[in-house]
Amino acid sequence: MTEIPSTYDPKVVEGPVFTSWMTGGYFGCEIVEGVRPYAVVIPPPNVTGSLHMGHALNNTIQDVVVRRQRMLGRPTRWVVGTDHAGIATQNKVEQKLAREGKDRHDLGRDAFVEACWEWRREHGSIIIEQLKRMGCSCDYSDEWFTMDESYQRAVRRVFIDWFEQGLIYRGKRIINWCPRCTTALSDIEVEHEDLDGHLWHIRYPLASPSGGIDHVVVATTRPETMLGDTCVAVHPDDDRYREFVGATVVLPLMEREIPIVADDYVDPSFGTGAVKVTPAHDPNDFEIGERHDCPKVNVLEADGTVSAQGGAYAGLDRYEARRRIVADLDEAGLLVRIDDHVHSVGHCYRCHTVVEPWLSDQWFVDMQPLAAPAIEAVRDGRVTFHPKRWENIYFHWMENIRDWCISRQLWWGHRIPVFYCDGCGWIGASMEDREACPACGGGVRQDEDVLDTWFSSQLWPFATFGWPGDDPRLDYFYPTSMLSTARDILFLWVARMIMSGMYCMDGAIPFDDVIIHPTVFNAEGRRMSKSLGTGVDPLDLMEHYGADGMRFGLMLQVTGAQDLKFSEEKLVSSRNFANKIWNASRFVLMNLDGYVAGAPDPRTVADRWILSRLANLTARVDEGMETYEFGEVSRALYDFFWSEYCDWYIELAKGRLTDPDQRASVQRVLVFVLDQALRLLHPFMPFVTEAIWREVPHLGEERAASLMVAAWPDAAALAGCADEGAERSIERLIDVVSGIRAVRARYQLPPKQRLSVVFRTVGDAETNWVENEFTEMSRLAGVDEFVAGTSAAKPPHSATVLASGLEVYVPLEGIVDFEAEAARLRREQDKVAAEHEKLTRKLGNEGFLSKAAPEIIAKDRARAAELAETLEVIEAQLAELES
RNA sequence: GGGCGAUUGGCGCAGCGGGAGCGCAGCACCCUUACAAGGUGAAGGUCGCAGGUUCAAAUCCUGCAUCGCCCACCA
Repeated sequence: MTEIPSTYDPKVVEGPVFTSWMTGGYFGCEIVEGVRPYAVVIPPPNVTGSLHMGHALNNTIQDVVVRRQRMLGRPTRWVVGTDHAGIATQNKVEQKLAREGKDRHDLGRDAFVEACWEWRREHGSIIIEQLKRMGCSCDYSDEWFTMDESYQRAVRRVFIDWFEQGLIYRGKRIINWCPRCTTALSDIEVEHEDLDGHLWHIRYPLASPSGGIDHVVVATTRPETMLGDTCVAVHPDDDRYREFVGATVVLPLMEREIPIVADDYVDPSFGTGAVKVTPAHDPNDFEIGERHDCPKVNVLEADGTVSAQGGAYAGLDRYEARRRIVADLDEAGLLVRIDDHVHSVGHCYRCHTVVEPWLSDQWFVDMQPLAAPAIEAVRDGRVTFHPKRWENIYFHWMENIRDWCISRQLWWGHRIPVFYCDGCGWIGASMEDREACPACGGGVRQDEDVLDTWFSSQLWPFATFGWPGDDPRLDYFYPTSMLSTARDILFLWVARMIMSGMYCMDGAIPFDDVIIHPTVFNAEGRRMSKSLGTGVDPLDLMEHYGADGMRFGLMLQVTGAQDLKFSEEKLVSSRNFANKIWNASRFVLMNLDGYVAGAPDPRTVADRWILSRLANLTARVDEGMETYEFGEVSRALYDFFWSEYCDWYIELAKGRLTDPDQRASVQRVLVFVLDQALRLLHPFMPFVTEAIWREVPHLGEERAASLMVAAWPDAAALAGCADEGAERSIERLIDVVSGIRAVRARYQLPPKQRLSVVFRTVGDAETNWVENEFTEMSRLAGVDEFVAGTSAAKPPHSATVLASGLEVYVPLEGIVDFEAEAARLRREQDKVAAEHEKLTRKLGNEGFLSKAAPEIIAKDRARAAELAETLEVIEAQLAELES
């Protein structure tokens, strides 16, 4: 075994281990009748994407959960695949064309769509390969894509069902328009940002001045929209304008007469109390226009330039038009004032261009009927969010849900399956493409638009099990068990999966648990972004720290908070931890000569202690995993392995391994605890644990070929190892050893300087305890000899260690600096006295004695007694030193 | 305008009703035959501020401050 290198090298280990998993076929999963499965669907990354920190975190979370479930013996399936990502992919392909000096219209629709497929073939597997690099145990044998043929049928099925039930309708509405992507967006695809803008006050002359007043002043943040104004609105109760309601103003620059109308929407206290109304470019104005029967003049083209309706400004870009209009108004003396004004401006979530509210024909889904059962499912706990507070955010959005604009003016995506007959006016949706009109037999044309990408992604938890076909996997794996995702797609994706899932699957929820993990920010607290250069590349991190180091480092940082300020230092610790595991294992493997497999046979208090700690760890890991407290679980694993198993148990084992009487038993405990710890660690650090585990001798039972499918430690069985007495005993011994080590450090005694110490005990029982238990520990303190007794005398020139109520004298012939020792004792005296006083006051408090729990009072009394004793000892020592 | 989260040693964070912890950095000593990506030890904090509840508050409540996020038809 000595050929195992002394440093863990992920580069050497990870590749072969992953290959062995693939060839072992552990990622797939068969249906096992009668056994409850565990299923997870991956949030499908965009085909255009490559792994970022959000993916790294999210997929580690899923893999940790999935690997544990697999080890628990449940048929486990983690569905993997990618999203066609309509706008994102179309943009990428258009950028590629642009580099060749072309745009999509040069190619035509069919060729462009083919180019998108080509892109997918070239780039679509990149992110899947990156997931493999991370060690994600997805079912790679059954990869899905949201444009797969069967997936297309699912999309079409849902569209048609909703269409036929009247949940999908077409309407001319104000929608959010991205002039760069030239498509409509849904409300939640718009990101609002407060920007410094202006409030332009513009004079609109009255057509017929009266009472000495010849104009009204309106205020606007978007002066260019005035080209499409079709009325001016004031509040009906506003005395300033009451007499002008019904009059007309002459729209400046356009020289069009438009009416002044009274409408409750207007807030008299804002601006001038008079609002210019542009029904085609503002949702509120649209409503006002409807109420007052005003025309809707669309003054913008799809690309954001002014349309022919914009008169002299036609053809100008919207911002150029704004500048010119403001200048022209100024010149005409109609610009009254410009105020600074901060307002919220919507941006496209894909290209960050400022979106325009724009009047156009679009398809919508009536969401309220779909939302009602989905609200109920969370309300009654069928679906549970972790952390739970996200449920309130879900409720708030769902209870105020608005109709969903699902049509996109793109070419890449699921084409809307609606056919129109221009001959007879027939309109219908259909599963199969239509050539002829079922009504008149004439030709039909298909709707030009495609569906919002999220319309297809919402079907992911059941379309990936073959729905709407009759795939046996659907019955078996749906509902899935858990969904883990980032909070920014709670509405875009999660809520819609619950709604469409319950609709399509007869009211059955798509998943039991939803994990909303924290968003990863960089050290400056800024969002990780490739374009801003504020991101960290997970591939680089894996290069430096290994996949296990990155995974564990991330998991250490997952708490219930909503943000995660990414700390690379945690990855350093985690990489070191992987190395620690490697070397501890190496130590065990190097000391197995003569090992005979078998269950552990605890002989010493240390044996019982480490088994008890293992039992405790296993229970904590189980509990933490059930509640998705990944940070807590990974910390527990780290602390156990490093601070207990390595720092103490292995150190103690070193001595016993050389003792022929003890060697066999200590080997068994070493091996057993290592084996169990590797199993517990495996979901978090799959590579290093797998590589080592294969070298660890089995315990006698039939052994799995891979740790991936080895049995998860049984907390209930281990519970029998719980041993409070052993734990207390070892805690005291650790206290004593640390105290003696502190003395060594204080006087800089080299390791070669062996010590001989004296214990003063309070009774024979304690004397016996010291004599029995300290022998094993003495090695770790560099102590060769010791004596214990109630009347043991303090040897001259010795330092005193006070630990867990024990008094230990460390003779330091001629080495002790008494001044320094006295000073140290005085400092300790202050500290102990302060604590003792605090505790004494507490114990003298009637309220405390009458109301606190008895065990708390008993504990405090014991502690106070111990402190009092310690004080006495310190005083005695000081008296001795100073006399 | 409404809601949510954060505020703990130099930095990053955990703890969330009964003796302030971890990692990193820094300090001292140590290449002790698993590991220097290591070991041992020492040092470092009136737990944002102000009230309140309680025998007891970093932990619960109220208010405030700072930072951040989300939602909202803020001309």
